[in-house]
Amino acid sequence: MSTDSTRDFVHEGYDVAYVQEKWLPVWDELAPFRSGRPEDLRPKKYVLDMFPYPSGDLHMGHAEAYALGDVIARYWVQKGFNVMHPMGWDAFGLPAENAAIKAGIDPAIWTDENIAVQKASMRRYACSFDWDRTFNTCDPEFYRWNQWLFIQLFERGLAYRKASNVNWCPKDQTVLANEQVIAGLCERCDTPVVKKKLTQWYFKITDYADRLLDDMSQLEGQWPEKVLTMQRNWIGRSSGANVSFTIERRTEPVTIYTTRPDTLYGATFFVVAADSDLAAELALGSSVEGKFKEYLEKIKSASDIDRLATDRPKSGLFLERYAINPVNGEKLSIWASDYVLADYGTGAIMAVPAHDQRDLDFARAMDLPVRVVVDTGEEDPSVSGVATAGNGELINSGPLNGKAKDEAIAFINEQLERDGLGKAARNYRLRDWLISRQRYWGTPIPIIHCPSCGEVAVPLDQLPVKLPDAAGLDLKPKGTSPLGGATDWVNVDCPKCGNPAKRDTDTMDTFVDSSWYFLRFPSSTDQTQAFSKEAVETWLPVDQYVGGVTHAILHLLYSRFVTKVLSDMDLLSFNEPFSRLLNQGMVVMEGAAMSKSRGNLVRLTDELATHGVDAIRLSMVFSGPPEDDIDWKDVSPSGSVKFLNRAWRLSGDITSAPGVDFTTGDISLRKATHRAVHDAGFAVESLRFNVAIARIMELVNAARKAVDSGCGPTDPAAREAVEAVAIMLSLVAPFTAEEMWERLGHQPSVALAGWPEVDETLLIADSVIAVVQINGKIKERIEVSPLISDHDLEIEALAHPTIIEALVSCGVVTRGHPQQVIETAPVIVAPPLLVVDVAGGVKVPGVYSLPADSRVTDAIKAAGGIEKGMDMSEINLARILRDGEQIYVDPLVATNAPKNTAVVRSVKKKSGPININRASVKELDALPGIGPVLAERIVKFRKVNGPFSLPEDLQKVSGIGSSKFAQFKSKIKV
RNA sequence: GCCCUCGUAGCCCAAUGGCAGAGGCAGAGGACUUAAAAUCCUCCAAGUGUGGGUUCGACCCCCACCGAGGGCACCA
Repeated sequence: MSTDSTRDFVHEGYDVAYVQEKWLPVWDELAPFRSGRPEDLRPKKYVLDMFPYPSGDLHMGHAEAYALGDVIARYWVQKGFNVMHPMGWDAFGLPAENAAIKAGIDPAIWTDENIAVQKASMRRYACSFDWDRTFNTCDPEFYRWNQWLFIQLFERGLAYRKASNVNWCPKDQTVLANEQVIAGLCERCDTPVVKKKLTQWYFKITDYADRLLDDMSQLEGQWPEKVLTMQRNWIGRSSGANVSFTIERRTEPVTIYTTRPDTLYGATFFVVAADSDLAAELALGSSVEGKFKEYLEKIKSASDIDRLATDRPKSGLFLERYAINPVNGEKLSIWASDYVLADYGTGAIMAVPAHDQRDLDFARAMDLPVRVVVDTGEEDPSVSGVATAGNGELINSGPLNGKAKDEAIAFINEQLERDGLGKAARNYRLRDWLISRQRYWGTPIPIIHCPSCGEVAVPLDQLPVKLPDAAGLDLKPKGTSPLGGATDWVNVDCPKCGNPAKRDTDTMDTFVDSSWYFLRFPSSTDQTQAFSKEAVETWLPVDQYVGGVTHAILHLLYSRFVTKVLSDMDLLSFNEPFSRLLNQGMVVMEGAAMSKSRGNLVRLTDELATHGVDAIRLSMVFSGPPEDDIDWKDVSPSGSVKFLNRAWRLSGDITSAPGVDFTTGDISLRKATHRAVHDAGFAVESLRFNVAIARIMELVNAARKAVDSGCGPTDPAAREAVEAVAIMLSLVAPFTAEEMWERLGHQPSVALAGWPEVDETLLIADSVIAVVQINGKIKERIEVSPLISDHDLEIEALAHPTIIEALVSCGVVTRGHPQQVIETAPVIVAPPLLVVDVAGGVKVPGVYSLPADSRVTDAIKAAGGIEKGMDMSEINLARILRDGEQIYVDPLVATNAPKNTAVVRSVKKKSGPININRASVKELDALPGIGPVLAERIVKFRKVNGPFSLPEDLQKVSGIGSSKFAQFKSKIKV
């Protein structure tokens, strides 16, 4: 076939270009990744890659993300799961519209063309997507359900319109959500964002703030900690109190929010946000009104970027009005300033300069008094210029004097509530989600504005409200929606009263589309509903979500919100959409993000043409932990090519027939194979794909050696090894793997071959190196069977003169015969006796020791079973302990402990003998022959009858045998 | 300023508190070759950022510092 490219690829290997062409049609035919239909009995897995925006062809970032998602999806298919791994397009958005304006192409056509390009590239990249379920969000069949979702929220009061100061991007000529403003700049085009007072549509995500925060405990350990932290920061819950202050010459009091109600006596002035209605009202008609307007103009012209400079000097204006401190009746001067935000809390604060840095800065700038009310022992803030926020004793605070911070907060909250002056309150940084946009290429908001009925939802049977044709519309950004220009489209009759009315001309933020798209895949062709509840019950929640950390807040928070709303509507039975999240890193070049302007852009198509699909996929997966950035300068695709060739050559060397009985094969190669399959599988499940690849490479090396100079190519074990390589390799290098599978005499597709069954008896090594440590220092290494008994191992160890010598030098008396040392050793009081490692693990006298490959359940059994009432649901009883893994079984650990640590954890050994008059139940329990029950009885006895006078008393009280007692007599004292 | 994560051979990275090295890249030598490429074999290298602590034993746990990266940043 491709003779031209042969020169580039064939180095005693296979023709990559040819093989890539060869298998695609075969796979199209077999469709190995079509997910099961309702009657499928296999357990399900829903693996989802974040769907892309269709601008241009795929790039290196896509290549990494899809390679990673593919490993997971293909692995679960091999493991016999019914895997749904769908793909679609997030197809609405500004780039299409901007391209339309620039080149005059209909956004729909531009989008469709890009989707076609990307889809073809995904096929060539051998992504294991189930194409039967695909959709894109600009299809009316999708966005009608987007409109349906909007109406559901609207009818529940969760979608509403309000006028407020919003973020406005002057370049894109549209509003932005808070989440789309990064450091004062438009997320998309880096233009400084300005504030504009507009009436916009919002989703009431703040109603769900507590649940969005609290439900994160379900995600702990399953989502990157980083993302959870970012979401917590973003929601920004704080607790404090609302306190109402009387304002002179005003009938209504003003409520302020504070996190430090304990410092109420330290308030020395009062500040209102300069851009709030309250400030304008207070200034109205006063002598400072002129100055106030001037000040307001000045701060409005300051951009958000200026505002973000935290070291900016404080500015403000005295309004010549006063507030009355409710706790002591003091008159506080009222100031207007831009350091108080109008839309957080109530837009007004009490200022406590001694204990709040911002207030202190303002007080120093305006020469206002500072009163310390919490004595932290630090320097006086009015002198040091540093506010003290720490704990201390309350002073100058009337009834609060002498109390500690927490105590004072509780006390004052109670008092305020009793006197009707305030009460404990919570606040959030999170704002409602602004979802309307003044652009064309998005989902029309399905609302009709009627002069007499107000906002009326479009009846569900009239959905979708389709976008008017772009032709003939002026799409250029001009601050109002282009849809307003479609006169025929805008003017409709009110669905309620039938009188002339107008459609809402805004479109929805595209994050609305992606906030529920994962619910659509299970029933993507359903024309009667957004999603089939039954199908969603089958597939959701998503078992593994893969995508960039750039969506840590926006998309993931919105998706969680919408899921909770739908769950409240009883349309879903779960309240978190994504059980497990993997954030892949970025592909960078020499430490910097790739970009055309930087001149460090690596083009995916070039890389694929040079090295082939498999080598690029392998390089992406092998380069390091998936969440780390990949620096392409550190990546060696040609190294991947070499490895793939090595693996491929093996498949041609095997001379046995398919179906041969592996159990008769060479035992040492079989052990290597089963160890590799076991470890690689474990690594994939732990998302440590780079480690999984390393295990496959090891097996390739072992197989090569075995074929060349070991058991030879005819041995069944050689076939077993190479077949295992092909199957494992199919997760990352599908073309190579398929080619190998064929050369091994099998029918396609290797993707469906099934993950090799691990024979656990083959996981036990022939022999292990036991490391003998004395006082923690390695003294000797001896090769022994992993099945050796403790006793025999001790004898082996003591046969070495170096060991005897080391024991003598640390105070162990030898009496000529090694065996006698064993008997005397436990009596030595010097804590480290003889610590013998087995196969990298440890055996310590007094700790349960189990044979190699025991499971957690065996450990619990050895320790006498499980206490009543223990919650075992979080404990993986089937987990195999590593050879000689040192474990400590603690049946007294309470429920709710983190996974796998409730009963099994590393030994923390106490040094020296235990004082039985002070020992806890746990410490006594650890002694041989004393279980938890007995330990408890001993402690109770001690409480009733006073301390033991001799160690021997313990034996009498507990009634244990003297031989048992002798075992730990040396480890206790009084 | 606050919070989080990470510092292991020249490089990318492994290592349940128990032999510091699994794998790869780069490098050196050898076999094959007229030669080169490719292939195969062998070898090379750090004592885990620094200083303390806990432990019989620390890359791993704790504290401080240094360095890198990320998040938040007038949210009262």
